[in-house]
Amino acid sequence: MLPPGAPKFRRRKADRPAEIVSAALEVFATKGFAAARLEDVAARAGVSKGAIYLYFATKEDIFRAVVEQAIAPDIDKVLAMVAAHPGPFEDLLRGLAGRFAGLIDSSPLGGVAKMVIGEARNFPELARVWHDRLVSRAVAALASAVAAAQSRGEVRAGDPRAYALQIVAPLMVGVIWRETFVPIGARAFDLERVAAQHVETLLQGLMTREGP
Amino acid sequence: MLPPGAPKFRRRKADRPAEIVSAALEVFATKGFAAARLEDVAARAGVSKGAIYLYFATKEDIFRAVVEQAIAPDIDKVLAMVAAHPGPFEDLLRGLAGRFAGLIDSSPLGGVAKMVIGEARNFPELARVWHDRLVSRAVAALASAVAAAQSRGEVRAGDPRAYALQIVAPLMVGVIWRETFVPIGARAFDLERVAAQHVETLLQGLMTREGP
Amino acid sequence: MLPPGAPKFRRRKADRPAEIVSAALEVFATKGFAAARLEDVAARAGVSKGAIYLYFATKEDIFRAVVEQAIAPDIDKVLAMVAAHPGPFEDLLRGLAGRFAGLIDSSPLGGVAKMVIGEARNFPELARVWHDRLVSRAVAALASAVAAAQSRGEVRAGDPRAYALQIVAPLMVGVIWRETFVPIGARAFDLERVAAQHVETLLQGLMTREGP
Amino acid sequence: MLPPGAPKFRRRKADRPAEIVSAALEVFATKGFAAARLEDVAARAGVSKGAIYLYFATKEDIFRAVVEQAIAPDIDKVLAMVAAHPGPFEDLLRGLAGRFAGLIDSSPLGGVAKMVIGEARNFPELARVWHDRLVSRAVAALASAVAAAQSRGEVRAGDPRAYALQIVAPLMVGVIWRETFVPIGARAFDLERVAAQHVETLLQGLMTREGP
DNA sequence: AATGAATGAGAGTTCATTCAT
DNA sequence: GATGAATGAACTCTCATTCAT
Repeated sequence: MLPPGAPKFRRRKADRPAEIVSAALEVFATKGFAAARLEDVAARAGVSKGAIYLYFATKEDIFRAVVEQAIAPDIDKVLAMVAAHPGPFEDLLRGLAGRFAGLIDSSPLGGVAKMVIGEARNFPELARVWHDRLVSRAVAALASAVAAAQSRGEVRAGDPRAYALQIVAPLMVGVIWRETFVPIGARAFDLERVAAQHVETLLQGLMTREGP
Repeated sequence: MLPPGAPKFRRRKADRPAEIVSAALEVFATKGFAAARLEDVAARAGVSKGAIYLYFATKEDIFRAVVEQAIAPDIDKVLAMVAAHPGPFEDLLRGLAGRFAGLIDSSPLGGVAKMVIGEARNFPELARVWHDRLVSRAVAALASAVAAAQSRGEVRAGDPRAYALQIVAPLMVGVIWRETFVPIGARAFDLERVAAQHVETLLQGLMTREGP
Repeated sequence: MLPPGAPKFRRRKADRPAEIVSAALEVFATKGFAAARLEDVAARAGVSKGAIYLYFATKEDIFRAVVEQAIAPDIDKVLAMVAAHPGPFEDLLRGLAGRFAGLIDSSPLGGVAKMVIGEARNFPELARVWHDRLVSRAVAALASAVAAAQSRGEVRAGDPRAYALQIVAPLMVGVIWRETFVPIGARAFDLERVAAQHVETLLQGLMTREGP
Repeated sequence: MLPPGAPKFRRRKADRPAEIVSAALEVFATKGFAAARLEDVAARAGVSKGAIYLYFATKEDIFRAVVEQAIAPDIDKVLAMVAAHPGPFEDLLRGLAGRFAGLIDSSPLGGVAKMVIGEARNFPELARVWHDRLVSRAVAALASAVAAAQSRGEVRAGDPRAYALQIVAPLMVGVIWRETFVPIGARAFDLERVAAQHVETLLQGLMTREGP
């Protein structure tokens, strides 16, 4: 089966789990959890089907690892981003706009998010991990930044959590759009420009000051 | 006219396909496409598994019908909503806010959207249908309303399509949140209040006029 | 795959479980539980692998059914046999000898017993069923018949349960011998003659009265 | 002579095969052949999975070795036991009774017997080894002792081989009982008492001399 | 000699789809 | 038209066996 002389074993135990998780991320993000075949994951990771089971007990286990791995690096980034702008709320918004789009492009967040949305009912635990460790923290951090800004008189009255939703939603939808509709030929959104325009809207409103 | 002894409430054949599609909607929205079992769809529709194949050629076919059925009534509603407010843009926004949240609760849009997002890569055709017939129309209608308002001097300069995204995103994310995280115990958003607050933000900006 | 015109479905739902259990009995008795392949069971039952799962949830479930089916008819026979000889103990022994060998030939007890012995540790529940419903009842019935005979002065003092073991053991071992060693060419025991000779031994002892 | 720092109790290579066979015996006796995992055998033997294949070509090979090893010491014991009592048959029986129960407890015969019974059809060769080297010799030795006793007028007429079966059966069944039913909570037989009582039965018959 | 990561054939199980009734 | 028993391909997971190290 193998070309003669090809190394059959690579003996890199320490690397394997990460390689498998990476491969799984790609396959899961493309096909969704249920439709993903472990054979494809194995092939993409350059290992045999059986090798997967040296590191993960079940397919669900791999899913868990994928979610964890996709989340971990981003938790800190998100929280750091908010913490980095204690000053005027405007600074925070501009900072977010500056970084968020880039962050979203460089991380697998989009694909994993799509996965979590699609499989939430079948694997509630994953939705829970995603929520507890990433999404709810991000919302809470933003909401409390909003509340602080409100108490400083910078932001109008209103539900801080809802404001948080309003702040992040366009980029969220932009990512989902990219994952869902761009592959079938829909016109993409330029997320960086959306982010910039969104910040201005938040700061100044949609409307002209003078009115028509 | 019915023979005596005939069951009083015998279902009419003509209803079968719609009943099957309704049942499929529930099952698909709950489990996702791949994990949904036609046996469950049949049971929920009160027909036999075999009967499904009298009306639909494949599972994918049912999926198509579900998407079509979920879309059809909403296309008109959305377009009509936009068309109903040719006047000041503020009226359109308030009109949207007033109706959108209710619309979202009363229609299966949320569940189907989750489904489409989750299965987009496996069934690009569905993403295409969803995009071409609903989402892109809605975005286009909103964007052109924005453009018109811009030309009337009501709305600030900027990409109208991006504005459309900003306008609808919080409710989209709210729905996804409801479908994804509320079932695992996350705190829900009150979509009506989010909608109302969002309109005010769009109209006045997030910030106080006076500054801190 | 099928010859043209061959009936694909036989539509005999009521018969299927019994057919599958019969087929499973043969395969399990031959190969043991773990080495038996459901594909073979299916083939022998004349159904597809999938059809098995219309009637049984797991392979273990089939095993359970096999044990139950093999036991059920014999429970009554054994108990009736003992109950049929309330009179002199000698009558009971001769009655047993007369019937037991025949019974053993006509029932799948041998094969199932071998199976239960081989899989007892892996499926303790089966050993329990086999013990509770068949073996322990048989032993108990015999032991109490022995005790009754002792109280009537017919049988010498001693542990009635051990006597029960002594009474049935040669035929048990004979059956195991048949299942284990005869297939590899070992000389068989004529169980009827063993039974007859065993009764005489029990009644008169092994030794001549006079001594050497 | 050992270099300083060398482990004091390093196992000698020569012991490896025997250690593996011992470990395999335990695992096979517990799980049966098919369900036994070589990984467990390796772990119990304190070697790596790969090391097993330095000494045995296949799993079946280990099974063979287990049977051989379990048989070897017992062949002699059994034959010696019979040979040790050329005199009155009664002496032989009492001798057997005295030793057999102890022998059975101290040797792995029980577990291996269960194994052989369970896997006889899948590995006829093992049944053959077991039969040819142990069981049939034991039966033959006993049968010829019986025949000799008959020719001396000590034992009643009858098939000597069947007498041999009668003599050993209760203890055989007792061992199987212990291996099969005691683990699931069944009441055990005291094999020593069974043996003693059995000898008396053989010598005197089951019945009182006088009759009821 | 010894290891243990890796393999891959094979098993149990599921379920969309078919079709005799 | 309607049924639901039956199919069989496909999937996850297991484990005896191999072989680079």
